[in-house]
Amino acid sequence: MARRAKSQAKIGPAETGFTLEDYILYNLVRTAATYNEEMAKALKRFRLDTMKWRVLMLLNDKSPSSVGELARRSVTKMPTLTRVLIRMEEEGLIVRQAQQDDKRVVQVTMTPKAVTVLRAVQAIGQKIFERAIEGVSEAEAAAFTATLKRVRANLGRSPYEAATEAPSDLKARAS
Amino acid sequence: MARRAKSQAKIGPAETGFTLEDYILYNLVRTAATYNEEMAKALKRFRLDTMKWRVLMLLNDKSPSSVGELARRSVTKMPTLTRVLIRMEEEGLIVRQAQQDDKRVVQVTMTPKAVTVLRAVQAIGQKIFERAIEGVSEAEAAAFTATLKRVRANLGRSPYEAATEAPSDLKARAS
DNA sequence: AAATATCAATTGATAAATCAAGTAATTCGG
DNA sequence: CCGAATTACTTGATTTATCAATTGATATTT
Repeated sequence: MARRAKSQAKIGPAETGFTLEDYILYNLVRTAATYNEEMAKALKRFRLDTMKWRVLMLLNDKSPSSVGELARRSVTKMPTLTRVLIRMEEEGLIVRQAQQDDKRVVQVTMTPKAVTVLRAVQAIGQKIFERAIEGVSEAEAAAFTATLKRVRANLGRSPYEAATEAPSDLKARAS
Repeated sequence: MARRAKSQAKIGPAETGFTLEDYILYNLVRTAATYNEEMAKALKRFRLDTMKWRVLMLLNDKSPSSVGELARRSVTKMPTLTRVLIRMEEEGLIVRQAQQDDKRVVQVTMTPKAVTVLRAVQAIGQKIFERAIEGVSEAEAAAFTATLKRVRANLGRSPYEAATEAPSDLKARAS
C-alpha cells in the first residue's frame, strides 16, 4: 500500500511500521478468543464447553432448529456440529428427530434438563458479560454491535472463486 | 448488579424476549468466526491455516518471539502451539532455538521462505480486510478498536483474583 | 414415471487440539 | 551450595474437528 495511513490511525496490515495491536481484525479475533476462553473456564463446572453452550443459546433463541441452521448460526461445519449434537443427546441435553414434511432435515430440541442447566449457566454468562462491558456506554455498545454486523455482512458476500496459486499480480497498490 | 438494560435495546442475555442477534458478545464471536473462516479459505492455496498465519503475523510483528509469548498473543494453549510450531518448522517456515541466557525459553524466528510467503498472503489479507471494513469510517473503526481493547482488558482481570486490586487502575484511560 | 440432480445430514479416515503429566533449566530459601 | 520450588516448554493419551465420501430424501428433467 502506498500511504493512505499518513493522517490516521493504522487500521490495516501491510503498512510500514505497522503493529498487529492496531489491526482491527486482529483485535476482533483476539478479543473473541479471550471471551471464549473465559466462558470455557466458567462452563467447565457444568460439564459444558463453548460449543455446547452456543448450541443451547441458539436453541433457547429458536427451538426447534435444524442442524444446518445451527451450523450456520454458530459458524461451525456440519460434520462437527453433528458430533457435538450426538454427544449432547447422549448427555440428555437435546433430542433429535426427523422433520415430518421433509425427512432430510433433523430438528433439534432442548430437553427440560437442558433448560435447567441453561438457566444456571446464563446467570454466569450474565456476570461475565457485565464485566466485559464495564465502562462501555450504551451508545458505544450499540455502535460496536452495528459495526460488528456490518463487518460480518461485508465478509458474507464472498467473491472467492478464482484460484490463483502464484503470487504474481497480488499487489493491490493502485487504489 | 447492573440494571442498565431495562429501558434500552437489549444488549445482554437473561432478558425476557431477548434474542441472540442483539447480544454483543454473540455478534463478536460470530463475526470473528466468519472472518477466520474467510481467511482460512484464502489461506488454503498457500498451504496455511489461520493458526500458522497468525503465528507468522506475530513474528512479523516481533521476531524472534518465545513460544509462551506467541501462545499468549494468539490466545492458544501452549501444547497446541508447540505442535503448530513443530509442523511449521518441518515446512521450513520457522526455526526454533533455545535462548542462550535462559535455555528454557525457545526463540522462534521466521525463515526467509516464510517472509516471502507472508508477503503474498498479506496482500490477500489486505483485500479481505478492505472488504470487511467497507462502509466503516475511520472514526467508527477507531471507536470499534477502542471498544474491543476495553472489552478484552475487562475480561483479562479474572473475577477471583481482582479482590486486592486498587479500584482506580493506572493504565485504564477515562476518555 | 424413471433417471438424474440436489439437498440435509451423517460417517470413516485423519489431522489437530487439549489435559495431565513429564523434562530440563533457572531461581529461591536455608 | 544443595534441594525444593518455579518456569518454559514438550510429550502421551485422549478427545474433538475436519475433509472427503456416503446415505437417504426430495426436486427436477426428459
